[in-house]
Amino acid sequence: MIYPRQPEIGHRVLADLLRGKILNGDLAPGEPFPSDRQLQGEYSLGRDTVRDAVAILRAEGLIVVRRGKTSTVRRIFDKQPIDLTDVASIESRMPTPDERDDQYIDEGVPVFVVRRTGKPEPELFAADRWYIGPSVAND
Amino acid sequence: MIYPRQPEIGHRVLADLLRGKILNGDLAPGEPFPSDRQLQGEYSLGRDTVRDAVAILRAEGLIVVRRGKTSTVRRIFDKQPIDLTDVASIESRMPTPDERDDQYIDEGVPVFVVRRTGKPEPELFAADRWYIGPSVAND
DNA sequence: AGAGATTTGTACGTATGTATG
DNA sequence: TCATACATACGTACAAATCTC
Repeated sequence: MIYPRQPEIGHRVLADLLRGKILNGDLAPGEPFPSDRQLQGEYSLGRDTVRDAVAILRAEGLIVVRRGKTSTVRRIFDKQPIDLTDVASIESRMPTPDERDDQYIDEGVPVFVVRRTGKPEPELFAADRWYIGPSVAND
Repeated sequence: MIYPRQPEIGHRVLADLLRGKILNGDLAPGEPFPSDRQLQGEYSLGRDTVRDAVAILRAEGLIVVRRGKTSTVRRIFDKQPIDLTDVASIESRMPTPDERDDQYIDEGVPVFVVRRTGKPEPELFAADRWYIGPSVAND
């Protein structure tokens, strides 16, 4: 067999396993996340399998990856309440790469799109640092 | 050189190109999205390049992909306003795979996490079908 | 029903580039 | 300078779901 498989542990299974470690605190926020090479060795997996698994966690916003640097488990920030004065509507979606660059938004982090009466342009708020709270309309 | 590159059209560039076609309506919501093979042939790219580009658009929620089926540009739904009675806070994040399965949420779609006074369990709302309406501040 | 083509999914390998430490 | 780590990109093979004839 040219390409032996290990069906017991595909990239989704590996992602589940690593997500579990993050969610149960085994891998805590801010801590280093295993490198591709480590994961390949530890689980006897190929490059794609590890990279696909890591890509899942990135898209979920669970880890932060930067070229040349050790990846880390995403930190959890204290969220600030969005000022709700004159709010007309709020949607949420994934930002475009340009928006992420402009506002330094990490992978896997959605944005609130806030529209206010009288203002044509919506404002964007990265959802890992902002929330919609009760503090609301008065100030 | 064994593996010639085409830096002019890497997977990010291809993603930008295809995103542009979606956002300007050249590829309209509900319409078929080109297959991997088509993209490989049309732009003379390898599998990884095309797949990585497509993965970017999936994570952004711009296309809907299902095994064995032709991919499509994501449809845009009429969004319903979330009932804001007794709302304590609303956050947004990417759902876990389990949450996506449970509630039939597509890839690349964030969820609103709505907490209400007196209810310990938050409710989830897929952000492609729900929004936060104007009744926010008072009620 | 069935056969074959199409399309996406999974998974292996290799080579090289770029950023960091 | 060198090692490490992630990024990009080529290739191959086979599996699984879907669609067409």
